[in-house]
Amino acid sequence: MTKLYIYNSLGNQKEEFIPIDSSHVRIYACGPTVYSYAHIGNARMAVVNDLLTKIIKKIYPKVTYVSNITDIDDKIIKTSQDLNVPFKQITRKFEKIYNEDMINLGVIKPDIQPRATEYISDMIKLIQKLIKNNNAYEKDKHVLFHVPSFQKYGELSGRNREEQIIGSRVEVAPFKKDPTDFVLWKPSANNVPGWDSPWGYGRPGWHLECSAMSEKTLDIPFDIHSGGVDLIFPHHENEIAQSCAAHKNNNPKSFAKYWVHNGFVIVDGEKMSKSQGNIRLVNDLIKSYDGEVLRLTLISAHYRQPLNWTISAINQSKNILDKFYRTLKELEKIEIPDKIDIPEKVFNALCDDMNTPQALAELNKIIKNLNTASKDEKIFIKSSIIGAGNILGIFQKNPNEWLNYGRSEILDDKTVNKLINERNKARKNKDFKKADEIREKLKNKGIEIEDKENETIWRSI
RNA sequence: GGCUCGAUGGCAGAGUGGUUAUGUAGGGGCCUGCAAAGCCUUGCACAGCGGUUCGAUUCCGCUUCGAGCCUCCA
Repeated sequence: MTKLYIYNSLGNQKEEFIPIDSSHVRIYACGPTVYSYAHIGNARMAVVNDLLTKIIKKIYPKVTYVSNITDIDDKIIKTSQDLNVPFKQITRKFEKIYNEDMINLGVIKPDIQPRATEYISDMIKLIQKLIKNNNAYEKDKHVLFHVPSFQKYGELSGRNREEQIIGSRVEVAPFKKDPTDFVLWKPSANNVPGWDSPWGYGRPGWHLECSAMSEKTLDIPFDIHSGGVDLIFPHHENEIAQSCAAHKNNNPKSFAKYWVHNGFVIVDGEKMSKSQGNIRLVNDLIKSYDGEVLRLTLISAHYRQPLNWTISAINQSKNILDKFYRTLKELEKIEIPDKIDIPEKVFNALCDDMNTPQALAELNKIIKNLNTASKDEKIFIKSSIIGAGNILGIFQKNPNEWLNYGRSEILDDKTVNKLINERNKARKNKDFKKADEIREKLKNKGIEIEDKENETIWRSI
């Protein structure tokens, strides 16, 4: 069996992936808070986890991938108040858009996509356990997690409580016993979404939903917990504290064994933020670029590295895809088996902490000797592209459609073919001036022609 | 101030204690009537300074610079 290595943020090193139960691998990825359109950073997380899940599914017979929808949170409430519409209207709308956008990026929908609002009772039960275990306390209608009560707090992010307090820039709420305590439950005003609880009408604090949903859907401990790097602290640290403390277990691995964090997307070298006005929304990008172009751009750097989102990076991805699709076009008549597998070297690269650039490099090496390849080698090349593409989420289209062969929005086929015939007659008669004129004319209509041995093919550019 | 992670050729981006990926852009060539596409070829990259070593871009330390977190964030 292929060994999979992944970098575990819990311990900061690359480790061999050994499932808790090899007959059922369980993965949880922190999903989006649905109050607006998904940006390219959300997409990176979704693509990375989609790929990770696909790799693991190649190795293990049963995998459950859970990624939640956070559909209650203060940003959602604010958006709902600003727009004066019920919060559910917002969350359902953006949840739908998120899923559609991700499909465009070749992301398979998670096996389970739990909504936070549907797990409120589990959250309440979790809080009750924490209170019972003396890890949480009620104060002024809030329930807070008492951080000093959890010995291993800070193990994931590598920070200690004292330093954090010293460096803290946040004002400490008066009802906190300790400055690092965080909210499990908070009161809601009557005009704000909330649920009845033993502590009054209110809503859960951030962090709690993931603890409740991951345990409920996957049971703990599960194998992999993932998300963006920025979630390491405080979100994941707090999840660990809640989930472990509720079960009176001090070991962070009693919650999740491997922690996988993807790097940030930066835009033209700058942090993507509202104030910079440089947020790149998938929903907008998809209008200008094919989903495969965006997906390839997202996997063109290693998932833990920062990814600089630039026009030239996108264009380069487009060029690379064009090249592979041209290769597939060359191999159009080569029949490949129905059941194809990913080439070994490509898969090995992916199993080495999801080294996608290496995987792409290996694939490039495979297609290199195309024109000296025997028929069997051509079958291998084509299978390799398709097989690798299936797992990477690219090369899923028909090459003719991708490259716009025989399609034009400006001229109809008949006109194009008539002009090409005229040109070929002119070429036969060595009337190259006329032939070039016709080629130029077609080019002005966005049509590029390619003279093959026995035929002339054309495409829109 | 504390905690992470980085610094590789024009650009993108892996990797390695000695043979120096891959892509893309550029130079040269082949093919073509000319193109397009493709192919071949080329490029003295590993931030700086010390240390370990027979040998370091790769290991260690320091410096400089960059990104992120410590506040909502994927």
